[in-house]
Amino acid sequence: MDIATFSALAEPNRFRIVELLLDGPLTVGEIAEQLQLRQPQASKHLRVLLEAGLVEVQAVANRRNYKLRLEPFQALDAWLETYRGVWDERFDALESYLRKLRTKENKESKENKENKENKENKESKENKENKESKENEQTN
Amino acid sequence: MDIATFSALAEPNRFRIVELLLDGPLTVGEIAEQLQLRQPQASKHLRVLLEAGLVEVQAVANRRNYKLRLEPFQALDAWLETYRGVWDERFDALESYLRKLRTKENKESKENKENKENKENKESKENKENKESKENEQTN
DNA sequence: TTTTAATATTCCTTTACAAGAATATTCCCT
DNA sequence: AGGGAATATTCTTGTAAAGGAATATTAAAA
Repeated sequence: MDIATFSALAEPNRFRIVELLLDGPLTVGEIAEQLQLRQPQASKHLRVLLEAGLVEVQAVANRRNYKLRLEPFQALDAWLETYRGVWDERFDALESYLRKLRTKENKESKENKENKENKENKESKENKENKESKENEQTN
Repeated sequence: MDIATFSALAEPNRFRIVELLLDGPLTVGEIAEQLQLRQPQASKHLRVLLEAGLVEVQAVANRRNYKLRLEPFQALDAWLETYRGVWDERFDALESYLRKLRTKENKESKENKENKENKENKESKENKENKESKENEQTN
């Protein structure tokens, strides 16, 4: 797994660029406009994405068409794959069951790809606060 | 998709910690030793991983047992899932075919999970150099 | 050939973050 | 109670990275 992929995606605007390019190749100007960025910043972010191998360019006269590259996402997927086996072995049964259920569901119905990105901003908030509380203690 | 996951994994030592925890829960001292880190740096990295929700702690007397959390990896997987559909639609047929082949292969043989992480450090090097060359031009 | 549009690059400033070193905290043990 | 082990926190410092503004580059068009 190439860590540069994570660095590239860790920046909010670059992440948005990647998600934007999901709908197809775009020009620097189009990206800058849609994301309310100044053109130089858009160019700079695209440069980082380019060097990380996440996008590729095609020069058409004045314009530059940026599009997503497949390989880094494949690599990410492959990396996650090595984790799945471990989950099946070590994590508790419910989680594993739910995981398999979701995967299977995705295999069967590839049509409804819309109701999937809107159930996210509610997680990993519990870890922000429990620094001051001392739960999950365990005496032995 | 929570971008904090990417930030957390973008740091080399933290990435190594995560991969290390793949083999099971570990103590701060064990992590520091195995990765040749000083204890404070290990603690600090683990704090970041904790706040990003990638790991959880269980205090046992003096020690702290850190273990991976399932959810961020599931979220990452779900995020990638939204991309797979697009690949099938837009990317060229060969890539798509190879992708499906690999996924299917992983579904069938879950036994050989070892020969998978040693074929990586050869990619995304071609994007480092072609900044000075002006290939992929295209006149219209 | 000058102008104009699209994009890239440079310079500057500010901010975030990682390592190092020292210190604080917490808990067990005697 | 006191000492020592495991871990967390603080402080400092160096460095990378991001945005803003200005400027350079490139190609088409007039």
